[in-house]
Order: sequence, then structure tokens, then C-alpha cells
Amino acid sequence: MNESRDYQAINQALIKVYSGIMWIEEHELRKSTFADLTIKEMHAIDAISMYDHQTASAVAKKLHLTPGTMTATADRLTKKGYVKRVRDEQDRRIVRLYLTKKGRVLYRAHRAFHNMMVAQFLDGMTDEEMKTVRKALRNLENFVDEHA
Amino acid sequence: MNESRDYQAINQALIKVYSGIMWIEEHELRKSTFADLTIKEMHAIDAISMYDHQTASAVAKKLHLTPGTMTATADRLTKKGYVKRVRDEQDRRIVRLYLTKKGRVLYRAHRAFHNMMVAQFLDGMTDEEMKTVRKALRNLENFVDEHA
DNA sequence: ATAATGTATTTTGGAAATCAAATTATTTGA
DNA sequence: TCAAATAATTTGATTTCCAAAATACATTAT
Repeated sequence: MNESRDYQAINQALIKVYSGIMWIEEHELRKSTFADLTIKEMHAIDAISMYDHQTASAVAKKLHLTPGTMTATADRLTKKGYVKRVRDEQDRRIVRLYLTKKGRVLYRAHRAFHNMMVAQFLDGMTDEEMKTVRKALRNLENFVDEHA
Repeated sequence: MNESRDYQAINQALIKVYSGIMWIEEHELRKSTFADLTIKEMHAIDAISMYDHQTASAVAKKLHLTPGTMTATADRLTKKGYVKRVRDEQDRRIVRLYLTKKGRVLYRAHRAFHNMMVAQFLDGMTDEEMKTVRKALRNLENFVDEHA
């Protein structure tokens, strides 16, 4: 019963932090040389990633998008010069998504931003405390996996 | 240098957890009696909240929406019967947003879902560990405030 | 008191984001 | 080989969103 208020406080913090981070990312992007992108498009670029050359459907799954939405997103990113489609030679139904040079530059910049954020997240923590944070995150991952 | 890999792991966990939670909320909603709502509309209802009778612009600010987008969202929620607009009698420029009975039922259900999630988030933690989690969240809140 | 300025919301026009369902191209299994 | 399965695209619709202009009301300065 007493926990309820604590839960609400943590709830509010989680919501505020999440929407705040999105907002910051969006506005950092608008001020940057990549102002032609939206935050969703940037996250799609992050999901496509630099090394894996994943299939369109693998990326769609990561982002929880339907195939049609994935196609539209890849279209826009291709038109804007961040992504390249490559037909798989073994199985010609498959399209693999690659980042262009421009896409890779953005990818690294976005990762750097996230790293800075995580550094602040963990600021001033001992190893012991970091273990606790990991445990909390693992709890949430379990929650997500169980309900998926 | 060595921290970089840890950061990436926490990064990935954060991204996975947030997009996973969104997905779960979306799909719980679709299976419920509130299937006429999207996740964005539900979060707007959460932001409007039960007791405050906030102005449209206060809600817009909370959700980081432009005034126009707020109007469109309130339109849809009003049409669907979750929200009521009330002109302020003192200052007739102002519109206050109220939840209808139906809106309040959903609000409580959504809060309950979040509480369950937070409970799992904190599962099996000692008081000491909870303090650490709070500290991590406070760090992130500071990050958000600093960059806003 | 009234004109200018400021504030809250709505409207308009357009792009991006999304889904469900139908379609196309290709592969695989019987 | 041919039916079923799979990967991606297309189509048609709604939602989400923003910028800028318009509207309506309130406040301030003259």
C-alpha cells in the first residue's frame, strides 16, 4: 500500500526521462547538419547499424514496424542518401539494408550522443551500484520478454 | 576505453526496454475494451490526468506537442468520448481538458499497468538497491533538465 | 478608453508514420 | 513441377506531426 506512492514517483521519472530524451535528440538533430531527418528516421538508421547488413524484415522486427512501414522508411532514407538497398544474391526475395558513408557518419554521431547519456546515467557510481542498475535493467528486459 | 562496451550494452538494454514497453502497451490496448485508441492517444489521456483540469497548452508542453497537434489530439479524444473541453470562465482564451467517466476508467487501468511494470522493475531489491536505482534515475533527470 | 501587444487556441496545408490487406517475386517442399 | 511459404512492395486509409496564419480574448501603455 505504502509502495504505491513510490511507484508513482518512479513512474513519473521514467516517463519524464523517456520523453525528455526523445525531445533532446530531436532538437540536437534539428540543429545539426542532419536536419533533413526526423528522430524516427535516425532511430531507423541506428537499427540498420553499420556492420550487420541486416534484411529489411530483421530491421522491421527490431523497430516493431510492419513490412509496409519498413518499405516506406527505407524509401525515404534511400532518397535522402543515408541508406542503400542491396538484393541478396543467394535469395533474391531478400533486401539487405546498408548505410552509405553519410549514414555511417550519422550513426557514429548518434552513438556518441547515447554514450554521453549513459555516462551521465552512471555518473559517480561504484561497481556495486552499477551491478544494481544492471539488475534493474535486466528485470525490465525480463518483463518485456515475458509479455512479448 | 574499457567502459565503451559496457555503455553499449546498457544503451542496447535501454533501447530494447523502451521500445518493448511501448509495444506491449500498444498490444494490451488493442486486446482491451479500449481498442479504438492508439498508444499516443492513451498517453495523452495519461498526461491530461484525472484531477488537475490542466489547460490545453500545459498538456501540450508535457507531451512536447505543438499547439496545433494538441488541438487535433483533443479533437479525436473528444469525438471518441474520452475527453471534454471546458472554457475557463475567468479567462475565456483558455481551454481546460477534463477526462470523461470513460476517460477516467482508462486512466486508472493504464496507471495500474504502469504500477505492475514498476513493481517488476524493482523486484527483489533491497532498500539500499532501490536507493541506487533512484540515484540513476535522478542522474538521467538531471541530464534531461540540463539539455532542455 | 482605445490601440497595440501579447497569449491561448484553432485552422490550414502538407509531410511523415503507421497499419491492414492485396500483390509481386522468389524459394522451398511435397 | 506446382502448391505453399516467405520477403518485400504497393495501395488506401488514418493518425501524428509541424509551421505559419487566423481568431478570439486579455493586458498594457498611452
